Amino acid sequence: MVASESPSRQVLCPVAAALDVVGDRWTLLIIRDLLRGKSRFSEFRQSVEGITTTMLSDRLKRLEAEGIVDREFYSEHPPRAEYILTAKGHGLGLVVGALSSWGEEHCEHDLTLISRDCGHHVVPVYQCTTCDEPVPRSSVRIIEAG
Amino acid sequence: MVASESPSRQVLCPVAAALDVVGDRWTLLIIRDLLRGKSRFSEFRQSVEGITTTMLSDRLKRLEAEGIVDREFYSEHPPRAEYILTAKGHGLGLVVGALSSWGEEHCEHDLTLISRDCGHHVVPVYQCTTCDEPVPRSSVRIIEAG
DNA sequence: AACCATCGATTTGATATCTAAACTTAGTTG
DNA sequence: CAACTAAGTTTAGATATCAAATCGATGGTT
Repeated sequence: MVASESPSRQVLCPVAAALDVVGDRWTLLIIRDLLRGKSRFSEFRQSVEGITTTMLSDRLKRLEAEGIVDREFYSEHPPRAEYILTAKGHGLGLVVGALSSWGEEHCEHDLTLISRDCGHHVVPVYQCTTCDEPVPRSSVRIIEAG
Repeated sequence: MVASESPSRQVLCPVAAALDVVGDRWTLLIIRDLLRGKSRFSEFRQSVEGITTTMLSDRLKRLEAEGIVDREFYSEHPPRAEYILTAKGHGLGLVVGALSSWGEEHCEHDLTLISRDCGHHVVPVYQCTTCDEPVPRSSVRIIEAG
């Protein structure tokens, strides 16, 4: 089940809440490709490894319903849409980046993360929003919000 | 299907490679709780929202097979194991953190990320491995590795 | 010794989800 | 006008997941 929790079951953890939306086999691959500038059904069909048209159609609908993409029609007859990431959708860039970084380190691959500015390799790290200092991964805790 | 791609299908993208391992409904929730210090079957059963024993048992096996957790027996008869994150498993902390951060911003929740050092709220950001400077999310690209 | 509880699962039958492949609709190209 | 493309939908069958019961080993209780 994706993005369709029963309203009775409260999800108090933001990780669980996020995974209710993107915690399946396909959603984050579609978002990866949206981040790479793809926008059309046929592009995702080609670039999302092994996805079926049924799944792609379904996931794009869910993403629109969640406010992660906007569907914009560039033709009315026949209906032809392109999918654009919203700000909420762009926020998932770091999730995809963190997966990419882990995949680079621990799996077989062919791609890598770079900065468009300096051209160097980048990695995700934690940063304190108050001190603006980097925080080592081992210091980070998930706690109940006050 | 998790963590069991056919050997014929090459996964060249590290995001896809990572999602082959952790791209399902439960794995990252188990890793979240391993990061919070839980280690036993019965603990995960209580803390992973809505997981069945079947799924938990299966996912722990996969995680061990992938080298993400070590299974250590603290009793031989009956066999009683606890599950400890490997270095590879700890590497998924930033994936969980990025999901948490996104969930905090965009979903209902009750928890938050803080630094154990300064006690402040932290977020994941990109950093250049060469310049040691933060890199804005919008500057980061996935490209073919040279 | 008989009974109950706990832990870490496995088994079973029902249900939900996903897949592959064919089909649809409307416009476009040769 | 036949073939092709884009963006899906439909259908039937395979696969994954679920809830609930069960299991085996041990420890505690009466």
